[in-house]
Amino acid sequence: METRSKFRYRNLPLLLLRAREALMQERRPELRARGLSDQQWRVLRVLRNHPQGLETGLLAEQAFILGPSLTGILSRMERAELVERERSAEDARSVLVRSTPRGQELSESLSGTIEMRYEALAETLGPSRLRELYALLDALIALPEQEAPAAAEERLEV
Amino acid sequence: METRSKFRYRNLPLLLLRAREALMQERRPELRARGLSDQQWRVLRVLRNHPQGLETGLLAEQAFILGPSLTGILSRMERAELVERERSAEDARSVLVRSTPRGQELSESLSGTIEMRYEALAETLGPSRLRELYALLDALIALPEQEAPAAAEERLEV
DNA sequence: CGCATGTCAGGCGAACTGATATAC
DNA sequence: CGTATATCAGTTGGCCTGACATGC
Repeated sequence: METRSKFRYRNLPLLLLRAREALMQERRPELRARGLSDQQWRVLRVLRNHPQGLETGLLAEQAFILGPSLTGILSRMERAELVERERSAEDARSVLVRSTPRGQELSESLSGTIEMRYEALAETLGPSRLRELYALLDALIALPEQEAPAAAEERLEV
Repeated sequence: METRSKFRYRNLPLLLLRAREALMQERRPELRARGLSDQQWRVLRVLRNHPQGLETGLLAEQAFILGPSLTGILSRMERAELVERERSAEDARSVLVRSTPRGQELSESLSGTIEMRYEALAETLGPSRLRELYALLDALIALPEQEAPAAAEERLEV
């Protein structure tokens, strides 16, 4: 007789991981063909919304990468001439990160097909279900802040 | 004049990653307190549904871990006496993985609080929205199979 | 013989913790 | 002075590709 109880709920973190991998599986070949890692692409994509440059701290926050990890990633991207770093004029503690023309070309050339995949997805799921997906993910992301109100910060636009 | 176009869609892989991290953030302390990595917990959780043992290949599939990675993970888990490996009697090529009593105790002690978090989540979102979330994630996971019907396999129960 | 299964070998980008320099 | 920002130093687990031993 088997006494071990099974889970009543399907493994949600695993499903989120697999869903992410399913999406990345489509675009990863295009990234790798351009020598980009997942994280590097995340950085480029964030920088796309900040042509004037972005502080390292904010970049880390929006790309969801820890500070020390980002330092290494930016070093490699700098070596590949995808981004450039410059000490801020106002606050010499912070560093502004900007994507180079080469970095811009790369992200430009990638965004086309990626945008197309979103269109296809919106068509497959239906626009309202895609919106629902976004809303549900937002709700999950908001969970920890509910439990630890002290850490509640201004919402990020990602 | 700024000519760079912004994305019309929010970064879905990033949101999936952040949603996963939001969930893991809650349970990771409990895992680490027991010396478990994320992947090790994924293995234990899968094995929980297979008390009689599971072949390495199937385990890799269900835990969503590549073969060579799983080999290393299982080695460490074996050293920690969380699982044991045994060559299959029917097919000497394959290896059966089983969780030890110690591994079972660990997963048993963890499943309680985790189950509670699912209950809380179901309450927060509402049961129907949680179901919708599962359905949407399944749809995303099914995407690559639609595009490459040759790789279509039997659906996994995860 | 070809095919399947699992492991080994090895390199690597990144996660993560803790300490440190610098500027506010 | 204390705080904030970014980087450094160093360890580690895991990803991943390619080769390999073994059994079907």
